[in-house]
This record gives sequence, C-alpha cells and structure tokens, in this order.
Amino acid sequence: MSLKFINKLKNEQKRVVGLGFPSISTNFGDFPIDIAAEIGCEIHLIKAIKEFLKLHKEFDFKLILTEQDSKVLNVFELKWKEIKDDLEDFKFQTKKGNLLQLKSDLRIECRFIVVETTWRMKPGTNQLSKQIFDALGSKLHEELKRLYPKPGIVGEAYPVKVPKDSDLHKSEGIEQIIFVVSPNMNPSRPDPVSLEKAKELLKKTYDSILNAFWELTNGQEYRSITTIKDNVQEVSAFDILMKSASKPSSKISPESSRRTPSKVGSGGWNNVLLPYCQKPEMFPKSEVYYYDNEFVIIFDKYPKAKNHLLVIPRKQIDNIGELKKQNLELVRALKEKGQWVIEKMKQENPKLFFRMGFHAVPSLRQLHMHVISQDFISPSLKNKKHWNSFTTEFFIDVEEIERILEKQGEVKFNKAYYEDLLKSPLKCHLCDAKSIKFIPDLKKHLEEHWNES
DNA sequence: GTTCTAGAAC
DNA sequence: GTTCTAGAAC
Repeated sequence: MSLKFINKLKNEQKRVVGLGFPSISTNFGDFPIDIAAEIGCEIHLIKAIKEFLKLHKEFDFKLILTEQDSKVLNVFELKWKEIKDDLEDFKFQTKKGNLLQLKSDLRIECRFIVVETTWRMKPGTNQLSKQIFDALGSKLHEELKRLYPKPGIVGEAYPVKVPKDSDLHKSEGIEQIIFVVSPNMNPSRPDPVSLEKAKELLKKTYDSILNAFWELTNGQEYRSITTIKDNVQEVSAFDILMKSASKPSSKISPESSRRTPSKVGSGGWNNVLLPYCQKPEMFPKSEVYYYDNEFVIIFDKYPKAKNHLLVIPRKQIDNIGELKKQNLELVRALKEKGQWVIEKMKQENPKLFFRMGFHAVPSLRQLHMHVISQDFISPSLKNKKHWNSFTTEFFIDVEEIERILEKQGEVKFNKAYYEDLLKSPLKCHLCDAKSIKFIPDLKKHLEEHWNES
C-alpha cells in the first residue's frame, strides 16, 4: 500500500517538459485547414514528430498541439493515428484552447510555446502573435532586435526568454517562446511561395521547432543558423539537402527485409524485438539493460511484474520451434545470462524471486526468454491471458526446454492445446485460495501475498 | 504485443 | 449504471 503511494507521489513530482504549439501556417488564408488536409499539410508535422520521438525516446516531454478550432485538431489527430506506429501517445496530444492559457484553463504546463511571426520579427497576421506582443510589450521587441538583428528566415526558429516578472511566466509557467517565420502562400502578403516550396518549408519549420526545443531543454543555447553564417542562401539550401538526404527511417534494412512476411497482420507489431538485436546500442539504458555480441537483455515494455526482462539471442531465431539439439549450448547460455540478471535484481530487492522461461506460443518474433519476478504486481497485467501465460503450463521453464531438446532434439508443441490454457479459470500461483473470478480481485490477492512476504 | 469497444454479466 | 470479457483492429 505505502509503496504504491510513494510511487504515485514520484510520478506526480516528475516534471515533464512541455512544448505547446499551434498548427503552423494553417490559419488566416495561408493554408485554410480544408485545403491543408487535402494537400497533406499535417503529414509534415507528424513526420517531424515521429522522427523526433524515435530519436529521443528517453526524453521525458510532451508536445501539445493547441488550436481554438477542433476541426483543425481533428485533421492532425486522424493523421497521427494513421502513422504513429508504436509511439507513445501521451508525448503528442492535441488540445482545444488558447496556447497562452494552457495552465490556467487546462492545467497543462508548457515551459516552451511556439508563436508565428513575420520576417521582421513583428506581430504576424494571427491573433496569437498579437496577443504575445501585447502581453510582453516593448521588452519583447527590444530583446528580439538584440538577439536577431537580421531579418528572420522562413523555416527557422528563434527562441526568446520570457521575463520572469511577466504574468505569462508567473501564472502560466511559460519560460521561453520559440518564434518561427512560417511559410506564406497568401499572395497579398510579402514573399508568397509556391505550394511545393511551402510544403517543404513547413517540414523545415517543424524540424526547427523540435530541434530548438531539444537543445533548449538540454541546456544548450539554441543558435539559429542565421546567427552563425552570413550566407543565408547557401546554408538554407545545404540544410534542406542534408535533411532530405539523411532520412533512412522509411528505408528497410536488408537484414529485416530478408525476413519472411509476417503471418499476423501487416502492422509489424510482432517484429518489435528485432531492432534490439540489430542495433542494441541505439536504445537508452531505460530499455536495454545489457548487451554483448551474442545477447541483448531488455526490460519488457509492458512488465507483468515488478521485474520483467527479456533475454534475447542476437542471432536470428524466430522461436523455440526452430531450436535443434545443436542449440542446447545457446539455451544454456541464455539460462546463464538469466541467472546473472536475477542476481542483479535480487541485490536491488531481496524479497523478489524469479522464474525464467518461454511462452509455448509466443506473440512476438525472435526467440526471447522471460525473466520475471513472481509477485505479478504491475499495472500492465490486465487480463486473463496475461495471467495464464505466466502461471499455467503455457509458461515453460528454461530447464524444461533443455530436457526436451536433449530427449527429442526439437521442441514441437500442440498450439491449440496451449492456447486453450490461456482461457483457464484464474488461480493463484502461490496458494490454494478458491479460484478467483476477476482480475481486480486477483490483483488485490497478489498485493496481500506481497505484503505478507 | 496493446487498444478499443460492444455487449454480457453483475 | 458500472464492471468485465472477448474479439477485431492496429
């Protein structure tokens, strides 16, 4: 009970860095939202966010797209759902409201917000920038002039600190404003650009915003390229070229394309373990616990107990069904790595005890051995299938796999039989308590066991 | 693997 | 009315 409370407190204290921003360029006739959606404007934001999220998985932040018009937000939400893959939802949210009153109206604190401006760094044609310049008065004009004496460039981001004594800082918690000069297609305003050019610049604008956000939150002074180089034309072109050239995200590596097509769906969710084998060094410590040339040990993304890790051989092996007698050595090595992890975990919490083994019918591709503590106390344990997959015969201890390989030289299971086990009535794995009907009751029961231990 | 949701069970 | 399950979609 008390542990739960402490954890709750910890979560509340953790301050997630927020960035609030509007839908760039879709207001006031530049890109009316209907047209914007039609030509796929929102895709540029979503793409930029996706790349950013993949790059900075360990970074605790949230991106809040805020507009007064829910129609605008819907367009972005739909596109996000369409292409977000397995990215965490809470990191990108859309909120109807006023960007300057996120905290007072919606209790969402954003230390950074994005506001559109003109190349002269003056209030643009939209309401938000007028409000900002009104709120901060001449101080803002002076600061902008001092920091950015040259004309602003479309697609670039220009951060400015919000005075600590201003209402914006005091009551809304806004510490910096990232100004951007957004692409303009409106022929009645200066320098209108073509549709193709505008789309390209839109992506650049979103990239600049996210870059500035990243660098500001990591203590580096964000420097717009205009303050570094004089030859603006050259730098911009080079910048665009670099960005389009270094976009390997959509390409499929030869390694993964060699795989036979997935039997289950096409979304690729069952392939999520592969990148850990191919490039474990790419992942933060919060995901990859350990790796060497042969094995990777990761934290299960949805742990079903206080400690739940996966020990994975890096060599391509789909599942236990592919194992042969000559793989006995590999299985023993997996067991050894598992024992090593268990020792480590026990040092942290001596109360824990573990089992290590395999699911008879795994959902994810690539052989993986579960190392899981037997408390089964975790918010991610939600249903009967979760429970039965670790507490019935469906869970096969690594020693059992060893025995089967020694005796029979291969591991062949009756899939239907094991899948039926997942539907068994709930039963406590520790005591003979009368069978428990519902998961919430089981979870309470498990808490009791934990508190008694 | 999870999330979403309709409809059954309470 | 609310809780819970199970199946489809992703």
